Amino acid sequence: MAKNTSSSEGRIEDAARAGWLYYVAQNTQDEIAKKMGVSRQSAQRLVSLAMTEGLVKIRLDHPVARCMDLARAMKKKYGLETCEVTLTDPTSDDPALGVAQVAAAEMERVLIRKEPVIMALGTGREIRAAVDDIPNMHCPQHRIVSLVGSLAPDGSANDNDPLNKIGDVIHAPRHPLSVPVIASTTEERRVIGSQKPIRRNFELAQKADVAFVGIGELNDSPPLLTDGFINWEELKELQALGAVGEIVGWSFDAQGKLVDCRINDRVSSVELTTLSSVPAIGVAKGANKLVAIKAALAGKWLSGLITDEATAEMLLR
Amino acid sequence: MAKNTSSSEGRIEDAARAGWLYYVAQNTQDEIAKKMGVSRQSAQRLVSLAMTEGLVKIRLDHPVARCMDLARAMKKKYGLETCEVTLTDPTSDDPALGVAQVAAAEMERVLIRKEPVIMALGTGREIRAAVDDIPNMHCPQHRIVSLVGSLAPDGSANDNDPLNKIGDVIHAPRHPLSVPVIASTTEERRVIGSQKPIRRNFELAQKADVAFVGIGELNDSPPLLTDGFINWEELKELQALGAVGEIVGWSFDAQGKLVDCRINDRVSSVELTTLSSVPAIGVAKGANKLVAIKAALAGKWLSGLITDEATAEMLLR
DNA sequence: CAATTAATTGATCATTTGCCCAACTAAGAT
DNA sequence: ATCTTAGTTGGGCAAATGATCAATTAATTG
Repeated sequence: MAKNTSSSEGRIEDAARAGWLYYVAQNTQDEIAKKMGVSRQSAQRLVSLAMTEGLVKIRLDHPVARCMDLARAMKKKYGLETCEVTLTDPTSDDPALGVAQVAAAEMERVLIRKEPVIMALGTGREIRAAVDDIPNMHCPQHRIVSLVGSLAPDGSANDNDPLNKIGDVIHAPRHPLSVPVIASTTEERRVIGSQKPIRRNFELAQKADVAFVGIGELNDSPPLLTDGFINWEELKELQALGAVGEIVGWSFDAQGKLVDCRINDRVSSVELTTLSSVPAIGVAKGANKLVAIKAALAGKWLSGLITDEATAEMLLR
Repeated sequence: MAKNTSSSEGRIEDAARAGWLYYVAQNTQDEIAKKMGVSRQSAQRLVSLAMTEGLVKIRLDHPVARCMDLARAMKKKYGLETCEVTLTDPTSDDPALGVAQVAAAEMERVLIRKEPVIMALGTGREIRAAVDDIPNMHCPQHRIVSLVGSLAPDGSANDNDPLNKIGDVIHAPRHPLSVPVIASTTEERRVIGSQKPIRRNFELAQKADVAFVGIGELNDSPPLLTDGFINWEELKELQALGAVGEIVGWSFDAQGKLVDCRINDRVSSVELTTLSSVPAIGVAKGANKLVAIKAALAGKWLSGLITDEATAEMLLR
């Protein structure tokens, strides 16, 4: 057996080998250790590495009837084009668990197409986790466009941007939006919106074949606040105006109507109204996001929803 | 939590739930037991059931460089359209381990297409195992056609036929070939070939967009013999004539030339020569199949090959 | 070349998992 | 009603696994 003393490249390869032997060939870690000429512990580390590096993807292929029933009911009640409901782990507080895997499968289904498609991506931990779950593909024919600025308030690029990650794994050209999520003033927002490359990005987004967006809740510690895009006073102002949720930065009230305020005037993301022609799939679950999801549905901002059992039940009540 | 006291339907659903909690949500079996209100052992059984029922599919997503190198070399040396090389487990004697998963992924890639395709299937444990690994899909637009008879020598239908299985899981119309693999006489073979429905099946197979075939070796206990299609004398005759391998029942020699003999005159499968217009993907690995694979490649019967590391290395020597 | 630091290894142990077996339960047969 | 039988349950145990930690090795710097 070839030796791979070190080199981080070879390490991943060894992890792939070990992971394969473990998950596909059902070897025990002792056997893997023997075959690969390493200690039992090293074998275990390699297997574990294969998992944490996302080399092994596990999917569960069963239409759990309950979930399908819920999905059907959701489609009917909210007039959704598509709806997917995954199982709920009642003790986990991971906001993306389950929905991320389903969203990833859905994205894969889109990306596997031969004809070029434009896929738009919004914000949220769920979207990021979904992207992390997409296997390596080769689809240079597609274009991935961001619906939302990728710059932090201090002007630094967000290296956690799902756009970069997906571009890497599927080898497709990406179209980032290199502006802050929320401009510091209305005037800056206007200037941003008038720039040529930004305009072109917006136009591309409008032509997107599908968009995947997270749904943010506007409770007392929304990502918008913790990421420093708005301050405490602005959050309170939004809440006072009835805002309960946001999609790509645009805040709306319980009826789904965009709130008319200073903050929404500074949002530099693609406008939700111009996205009406794009099928947008919302990805969100959890009791704390319930009102936000409800509002997004009421506002007809979504044509599809990926959520979980418990959330679907609450939404149907 | 809803109770599913028994009913085999609900049991599978419970298995799916348990499998999801285990593999996706990373729960321990104790936690699953608590959440589902069963004992730890029952939870273990459900998880294990989810696995044996094929509800969970594990795939390893990493281009192990060595395999890719081998695949490239294979394509070059044998003029193959496509070649996929999977890892080798040197201690496993499962003839399908690894190649089945890769073949399944390849089939899935074909079946996921929107436009209707015709997929032809040959024989072999590898093909059967690959089909078992395909997830549930909904593709009524495609047609699956068998290249080879599905009747045992005693006239009974082979319920292990990959055609039926794949038809079930992907919900596509199937076109079985309800004849024995090898007719008892040349005359019977002629009669079979003249029947309308059989002729139509043959024509469909000729129009197939892709064919997946196993490669049989003609050592001293080939499937053809153990399944009772030929007897010991006939096997010896084939071997005397230089036959080293077979594809869908047609035996060929080391140069890949069909051997001219009484047995080949009775094979009722679709003729290999008429398949020349169809891209045929061979699925086979292992030292004992080496000469057969070499012969099949020499005879240019294949446009693609799915094999494993060790076999590829031997083929390249 | 020595010395400091970072990374990797293998021994050890607690937890988790797979499996066997005896006890129990439910359904059907006598 | 009793017996039989098939199937399910949970206890117990051995194997497998994941994690910690001290020891060793490799790498880097002065």
